[in-house]
Amino acid sequence: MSSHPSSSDPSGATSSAFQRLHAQVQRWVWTQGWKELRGIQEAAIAPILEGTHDVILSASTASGKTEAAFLPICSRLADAAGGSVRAIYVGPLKALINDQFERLDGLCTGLGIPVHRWHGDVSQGHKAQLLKSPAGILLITPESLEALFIRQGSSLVGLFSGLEVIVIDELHAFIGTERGCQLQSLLHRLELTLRRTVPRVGLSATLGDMSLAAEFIRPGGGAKVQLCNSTAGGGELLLQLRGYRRRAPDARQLASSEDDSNRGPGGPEPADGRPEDEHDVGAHLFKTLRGTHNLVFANSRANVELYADLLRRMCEEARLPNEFFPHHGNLSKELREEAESALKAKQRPVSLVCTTTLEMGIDVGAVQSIAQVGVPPSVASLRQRLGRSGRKGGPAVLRMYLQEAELTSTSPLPDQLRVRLVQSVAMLDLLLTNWFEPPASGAYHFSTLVQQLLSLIAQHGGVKAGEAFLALCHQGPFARVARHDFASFLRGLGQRELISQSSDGTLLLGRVGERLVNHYSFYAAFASVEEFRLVSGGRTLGTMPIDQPLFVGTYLIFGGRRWRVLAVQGDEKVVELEPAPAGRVPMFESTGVGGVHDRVREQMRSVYASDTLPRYLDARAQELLTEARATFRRWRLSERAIVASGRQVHVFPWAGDAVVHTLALALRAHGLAVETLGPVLSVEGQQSDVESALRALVAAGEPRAESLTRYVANMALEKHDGFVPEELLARDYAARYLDVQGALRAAQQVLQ
DNA sequence: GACCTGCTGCGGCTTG
Repeated sequence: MSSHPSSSDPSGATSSAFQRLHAQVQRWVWTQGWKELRGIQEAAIAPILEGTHDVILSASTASGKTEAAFLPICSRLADAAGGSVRAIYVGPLKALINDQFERLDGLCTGLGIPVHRWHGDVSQGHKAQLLKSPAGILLITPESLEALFIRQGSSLVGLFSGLEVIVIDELHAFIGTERGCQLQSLLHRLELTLRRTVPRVGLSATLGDMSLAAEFIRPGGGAKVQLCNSTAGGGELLLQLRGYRRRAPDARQLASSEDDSNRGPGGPEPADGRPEDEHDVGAHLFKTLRGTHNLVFANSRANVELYADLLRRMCEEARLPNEFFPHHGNLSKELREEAESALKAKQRPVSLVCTTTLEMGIDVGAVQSIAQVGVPPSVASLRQRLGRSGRKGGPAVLRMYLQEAELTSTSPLPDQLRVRLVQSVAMLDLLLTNWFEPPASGAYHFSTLVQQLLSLIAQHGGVKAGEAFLALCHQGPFARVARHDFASFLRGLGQRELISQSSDGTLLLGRVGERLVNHYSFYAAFASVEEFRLVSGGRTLGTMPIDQPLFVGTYLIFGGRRWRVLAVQGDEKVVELEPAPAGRVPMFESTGVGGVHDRVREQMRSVYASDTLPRYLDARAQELLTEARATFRRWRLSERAIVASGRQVHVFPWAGDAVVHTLALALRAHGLAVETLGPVLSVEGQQSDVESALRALVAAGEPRAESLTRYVANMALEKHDGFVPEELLARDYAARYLDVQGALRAAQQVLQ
């Protein structure tokens, strides 16, 4: 909560909307020293007080969205009786719930509204107390809400009989995900249990397509959702993209060879084998960020560790206290919180090197600048990262670091085209025009349907198939699943013993289903991997995937420091570490399916075809872009989309990953060996083979997309996909990751 | 060529 309101409306705190707040709430606003309410807070009062419509409040981080929702909500709850929970707040993070608990407690104490939090770290005692005398506001995670349905199914009505509103925070973190689908289902099931609708309030960072968000919070009724947007525009942006030339690949392979980790104390660079380019990027980061507060987004956990270690050693060499700390999902809560509070305190210079962990949610205060090392995963994510800088009226500062291969006579065409650099330029262009990707849509979420069906059975002790279809599919979040598909879905679950059917047709939990539901891991809609716990001197540093080969004597970089493995306790899944002078960056498990949007690839084509050099490029980046454009022209790629080079044929559909992936499967279906690198498909063979395969694709018209999934190695990507019948899984995969119509259009254009 | 999120009951122990 900020004590510096920025609204320009001088009548804010005495406006007619403000006058509608409960007298005690008005008093609380005054005691905060606020001179006026912010725009979003003002706008939210009327629709939330009315309590007849769903509402979305969207505004940038730290704009007072929580207060915007809860000033009117608390005004309504101030004189409400106990006996039932009156408002539910659903948040995606335990840390966020703890934050909001502290903030709301101040407002609610004076109003006599009890505030309860409920998540995995909350004691049984507190939970029992709420169950005994339910009242006020409940702050909860989707997983704990799931647990309530399964474990307290019969007391749900009593708990929530007087429920007036449901608040969903960080809406954008839920839209298009399994977890978001789970939440939609739980909220719908709650309304079915209460036999009435309960108005929903969604809080979100600014969203591109508000209709998607509206449809998310009220499936089937998005048009009636009231939208409150903050009008605050983006401030000034200072931007630089820096290019680096990577050493030739074979030189790099030598440098990172096997015995690297046993080389002992690291000498001056690059003697311990790090490629020169990472060191150059690190040196510039060190020089520019040292002495101030910054966030460095490094894309992968391995890169976070690499740069955190590199920057820490640069501090040591300069005889400075360390200013650079890593932050990612495998680091222990303690290490992460230490890093966050060091940055937030601003008592000494601190920069955090992070993955997506600091994109949202946790408040680390204002930072001087943002660094992005490597291609950002999406324009939307880049925008979110940029939102972390330039809060106090000053300009936002973004530095991007891009490494491109040093070319040799044998460099493949995609390398010569420097697709990473060009993609980054394209994404910056789109960012500057205020475009960003909409959230994913189109998935069937069968994995979450498995979870929700089992949960529904557990809640009621048993359920008729027809009732389950009505509750989950017909008007629920799985509306795209038709009745006959639901029937084959149920047969599949029956065969796999997740469910069984009693003589009167009631669905019950089967042997396997019983086991699943009775384990606490069932409450989450997403899967998790088994991991080792890394410990040193009795302190937990974090976790590592269990398939990582860790044995006594292995050197490791973790938490931005260097370690040697002292002992591995396989039974307890604990690895003991001691500080060491040498180390190597570990591999983390990864499961990526890309998702570059059509629009980004179209923009890339424009970047290649253009002659102007963006002013934000440094000299090296200009040089690299000029080389890339020369290659583009030499191969006449503005006139043709298919070229032969040596024994390979390259196809340029200039479309997003769904189209590229679909074309790759279609070519594979014709027996061709295909590899993709970013926007380019590289095919072994003759150009005539590729052309006739594409012609066959076009002539066949729109093939059933699912038939192409025969060439996908593994379609079971979500938690319970292993229980879903193959045919349905194929349909879900096609809906998520393929674009048949786009691929047909692209094939026609390539053949022209 | 990736990233992140979440979690209960109960047995066995100590302590008042």
